[in-house]
Amino acid sequence: MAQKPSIPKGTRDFSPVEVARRNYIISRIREQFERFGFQPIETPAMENTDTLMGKYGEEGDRLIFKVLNSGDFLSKADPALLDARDAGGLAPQISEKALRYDLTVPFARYVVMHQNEIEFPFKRYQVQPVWRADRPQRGRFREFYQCDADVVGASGLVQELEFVQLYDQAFHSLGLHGVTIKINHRKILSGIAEVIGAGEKLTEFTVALDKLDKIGREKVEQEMEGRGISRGSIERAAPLFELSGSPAEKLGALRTLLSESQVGLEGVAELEALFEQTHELGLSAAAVALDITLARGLNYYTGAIFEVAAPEGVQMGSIGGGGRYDDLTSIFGLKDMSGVGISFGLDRIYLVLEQLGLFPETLERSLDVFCVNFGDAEARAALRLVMQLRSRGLKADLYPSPAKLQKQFKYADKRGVPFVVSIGEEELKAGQFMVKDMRSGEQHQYALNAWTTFADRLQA
RNA sequence: GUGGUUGUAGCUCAGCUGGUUAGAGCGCUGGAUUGUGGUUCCAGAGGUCGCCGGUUCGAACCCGGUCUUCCACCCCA
Repeated sequence: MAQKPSIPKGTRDFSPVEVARRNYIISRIREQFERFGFQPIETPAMENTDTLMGKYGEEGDRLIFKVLNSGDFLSKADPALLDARDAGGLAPQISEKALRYDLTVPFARYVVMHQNEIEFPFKRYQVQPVWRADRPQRGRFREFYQCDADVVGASGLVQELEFVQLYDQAFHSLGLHGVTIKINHRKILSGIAEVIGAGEKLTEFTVALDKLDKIGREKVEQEMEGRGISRGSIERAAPLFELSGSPAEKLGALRTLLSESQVGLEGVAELEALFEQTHELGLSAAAVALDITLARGLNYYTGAIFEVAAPEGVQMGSIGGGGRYDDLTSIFGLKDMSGVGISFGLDRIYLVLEQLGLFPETLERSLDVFCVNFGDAEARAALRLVMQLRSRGLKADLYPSPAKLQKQFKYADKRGVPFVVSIGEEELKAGQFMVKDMRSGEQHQYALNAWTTFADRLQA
C-alpha cells in the first residue's frame, strides 16, 4: 500500500527555480566574503552533544536536535533515570551526537582543534545548514542556512568596521537597499545595568529592554519588575527611554549616564569610533543605527553586537546578526583568542528579495536554446549543433525523442526557453536550421556551418 | 515548550442547521491542428474529504486524539 510521503516539520524541498535563486544569493555573499579575504571551511552536520550543550543558554539547549545513539542505546542508560522518566538526565546517556545549532560554536571548536595549522588572524567563512527544534513560523525553519564570516586572533576595532562594510557590500550586491544595521555594545548594556544597580540582573534587564519597540516602555518596565529588578533601578534607567537623535547624540547622552561605569564608558568610546569611521568610509546600501535595546544572542557576545533589519515595510525578523565574542574558544581550552563575526540568514534574505521582486529574471532561464527532434538523421545534426552551442557556454538541449511538434514546443514554452531550433527534413537537405524566437514568434534561417553567427547573436 | 489556527482533485478554493453518485476555476491528458508553443473550441482522466477513533439510522460537516500549516508568546537567522 502506497504511503503518502511527507517531510519533517519545518523542512522544505527546493525546486529548480528556488535553488537557482538561493545559489544566486550565496554566490553574491560568497563573492564579498572572498573579496574581504575570508577563506571557506566546512564542518560536520553533527557535533558531539557536549560540544554544543550549554553554549546557547537554557533555551538554546532545548532547541538543539539530539541524535539518538545507534544500536541498543537503552542498555547503557542508567536504570534509575529510566524508571524516573528523567528525560533531561537521560538525554546525554542515549545521545552523544547533535545537529549543529549555528556555525559559530563549531567554528570555535575548529579553531581550537586546528590551532597549530592556522595562521592567525584567521578569517573564515562558512555556508552550511543549521538545525533548531523551534516551532516554525514565517521565515523561521527547523533547517535553514547561515552564511557566516568570522575572524579570530585579532582585536581592534578595524574588524567591526570591516564587518559593517561587508554587510553593506553584500546587500548592495544583491540590490537590497534600505536595510538597517543595528549596533549595540555589550559593555554599554553591562554599564547601564551596573549604574542603575541591577548588575546582577543583566540578562533579565536586557531581555526586557529588547522588547521596547514591540510592547512599549510601560510594559517593558512592568516586565523588568516582574523579572526582579527594583523600582528604583527602573527609575534610574529612565534616560534610556528618552534617547534620541543621531548615534553621536545618543552616545553623548549615554556617556553622561555611564560616567560612573568604567566598562560602560569603554563601550561608548568603541561605538563612537565605529560610527565615526563608518561615516567616513560611507555606505552603499545600508544604514547604521545605534539600538540600545538590541540584546539578542547576548550569551556569548562581549563587545559590539550587530543585527540587520529588513527594509521598512517588509515584515521579517532579522536577516543577519553578529558581534564580538572575546572568550569563545576558552571553553574549549584556548585562551585569549578574541573573535568577531557576522551571519547572513539566507532563507530570510530569500523571502525579502522575493517579496521585493529583486531576483534577476535570468535566474529562471534553465535553457537558452532548445532543439526540436524530428527523427534520427535530423536529431544527429541537431545534436552536433547543440554540442557546438554548449562549447560556447550556452545552455542547449535536444528533445530526446521525435515526439509530436506540438508537444515539443509546448515543453519548450513551459521551460521558458527563449529560442527553439528546428532542423527538419527540409533544413537538413538545405544545410540550415530554423530559429524561432519564442517571445516574438519570428523565425530566422541560419546555415548550419555558420552557427557561430547565431551564437554571437545570443551572446551579444 | 505555551495558546490559537489550518487541512476537500496537481494548485487555489466552494460545499447550507449532519441527508443519495463531493463541485468550480486553473493545471493535466487527448482531439480540432501529421512542421510549431503562448489564444480559442471539444472531450477526458484525476478525490481513502490529513490520519486514527468516537457520537449517529446516516459524518467532509459534530466530539476526542494525532500529524501538518500558519499566527502570537518564548526565543531566534
